[in-house]
Amino acid sequence: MGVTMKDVAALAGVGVGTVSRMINDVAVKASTRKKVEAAIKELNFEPDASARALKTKRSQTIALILPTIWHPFFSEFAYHVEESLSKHGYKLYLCNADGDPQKEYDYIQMVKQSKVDGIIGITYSDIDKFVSTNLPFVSIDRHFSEAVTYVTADNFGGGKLAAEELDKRGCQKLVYIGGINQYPNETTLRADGFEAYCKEHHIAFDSLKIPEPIADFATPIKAFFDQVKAFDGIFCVNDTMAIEVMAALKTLDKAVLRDYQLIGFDGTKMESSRDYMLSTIVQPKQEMAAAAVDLILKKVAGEQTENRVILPVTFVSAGTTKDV
Amino acid sequence: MGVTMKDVAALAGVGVGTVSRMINDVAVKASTRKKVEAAIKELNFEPDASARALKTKRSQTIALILPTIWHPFFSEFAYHVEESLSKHGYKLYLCNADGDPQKEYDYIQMVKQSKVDGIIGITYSDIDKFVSTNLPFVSIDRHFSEAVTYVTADNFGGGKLAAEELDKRGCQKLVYIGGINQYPNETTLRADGFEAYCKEHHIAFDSLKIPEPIADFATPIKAFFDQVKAFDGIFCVNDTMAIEVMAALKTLDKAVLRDYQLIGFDGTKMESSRDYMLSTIVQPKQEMAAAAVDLILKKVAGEQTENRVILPVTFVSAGTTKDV
DNA sequence: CTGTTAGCGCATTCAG
DNA sequence: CTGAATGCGCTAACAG
Repeated sequence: MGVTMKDVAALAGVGVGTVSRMINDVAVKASTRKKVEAAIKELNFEPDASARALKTKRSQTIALILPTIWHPFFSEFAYHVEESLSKHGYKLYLCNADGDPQKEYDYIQMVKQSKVDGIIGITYSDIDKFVSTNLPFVSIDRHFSEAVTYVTADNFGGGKLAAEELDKRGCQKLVYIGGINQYPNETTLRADGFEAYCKEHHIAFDSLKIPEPIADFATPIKAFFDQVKAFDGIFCVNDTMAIEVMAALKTLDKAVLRDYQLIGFDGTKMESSRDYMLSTIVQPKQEMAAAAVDLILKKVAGEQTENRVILPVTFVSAGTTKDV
Repeated sequence: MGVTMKDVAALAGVGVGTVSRMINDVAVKASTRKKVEAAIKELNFEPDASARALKTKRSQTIALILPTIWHPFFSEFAYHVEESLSKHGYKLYLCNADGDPQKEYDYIQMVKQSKVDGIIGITYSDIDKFVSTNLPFVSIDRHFSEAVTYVTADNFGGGKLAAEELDKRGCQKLVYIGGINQYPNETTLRADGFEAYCKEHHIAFDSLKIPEPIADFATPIKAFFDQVKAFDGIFCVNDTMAIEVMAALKTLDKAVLRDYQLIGFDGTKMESSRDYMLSTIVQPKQEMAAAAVDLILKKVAGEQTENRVILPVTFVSAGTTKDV
């Protein structure tokens, strides 16, 4: 603290420009490099990031905007984003938008204050109005328009896969349960894929789509199963919903595995070292994070990028589906 | 982007100093304030954070170092830290140290590059060697030395409370199960409090302390219950451990509530809107986060602070203890 | 109360 | 390849 390039230059007997060039890996003669390195070490010099940012207009920082980090899917995703960014020498600003468009907007303003070089966003509001084409932005799980690059898991394929796995395990009557949001949402593709498989293979199915936000899961779920009495396979839009469905069905004396099989979506784990909580379609969160980081850094560097990346999902059997 | 204070000053017909003073809420005459505000709006001016940081030596950023955000306790805590920081106009750098002292050290170096004003750390390695007294640092859940301020829940009181609640519910033979770490750890106070209550009230108890890191929970737990056959109340060092214990006991044909009551620690929820997963001693994470933010900002401002804050815990009955 | 000015620490010309 | 000089956008001290 307090020691600047000038001090280093003085001690090494060179100009400040030379020190700067060293720091930035620009060609420097070996002999002078030695001297400068020694001086840096002796003085314990640390380049000042603010000064550098002021000059270069780069802060080496990416903002991650998500609804809330307090959710296993997002926290796992954030973990991988930070990990990937860190490898590239970038830092991560964490932004909990809480579904509040104003908060999202506020964070986007930060980019203009040159605090961040780009934004990775998982957002369900109309953020695209604010992201101009010259602002590096990568959307996760949500397709805005051709101008906005996005990364997503193969939701449609995942829905199909869930139906197929249930079918393969002898289920005769399938059910889809999910929420439905006012904002267009890639997750509806999970239902589409599921239904497409059922139609294609002439499998009977029913769907329950609960309007979000959902305050009470139990009531609509029970009401639904009052209508649909016969069923032996359920696919839920995500793992959280699946757990709610299991709980609701238990009060109706229906036990998973004995009375029905169940597949969730996301592949949520409470912690990295623990198991999946149920059979589920796993999103490749680490790969999605890596892809998002890759894209955003390319954008920051001014390179052209593909405008969407769709990654494959996998099925993992973990306690709520039978062995095949 | 591109529009600076100079442009604003020119349009408003004032000096740059006046614009700066306005931005920083220093006394300005109402009439000139009007003009400047109009110019700011018209030009869509955003002050450049890097330039400001360069001058003031303040980045309005705090780093949160934790083992991994991919853990419900930490992600909930991080959520509240970000929320609290955001209210104070501060940004949050997220750092997953992964228990790697080198990574922790690297992040601490950032402070010297004047990228962050202070650090809030949940760390179980010997980070105190690096945090000099002039570096604003607040430790969570871990007491280093007199020089390091820390915030923690009342672990000892929580342990006592768990024993008391089990006692109150008629348990005769209690058991404590937790891990034990090579680094001294505030969590051992949970066991201490628990045991203190038992001794004080002449209640029989046994303890199992498994060396960390724990790869396999089931084996030591089963071995332990082979020895300790009679028990009707269990207190676990945290909720994760409690869930593992429940699973292990199920394979021994012991069912919670029927054969024993169980209390965890932390008050973990998977998401903010969901319920606790079991009866547990709840840490006041929001209050802890607020206290940590309060302390760190005081330190950044150069104010003196208390050197520790211990917050009370509460018991919540949620499915693994009987009604009293 | 306000305009002017001098740096903050660095990257980047431009000469040499 | 290197040293000197310029300015990034802003704040703070100074003089009015």
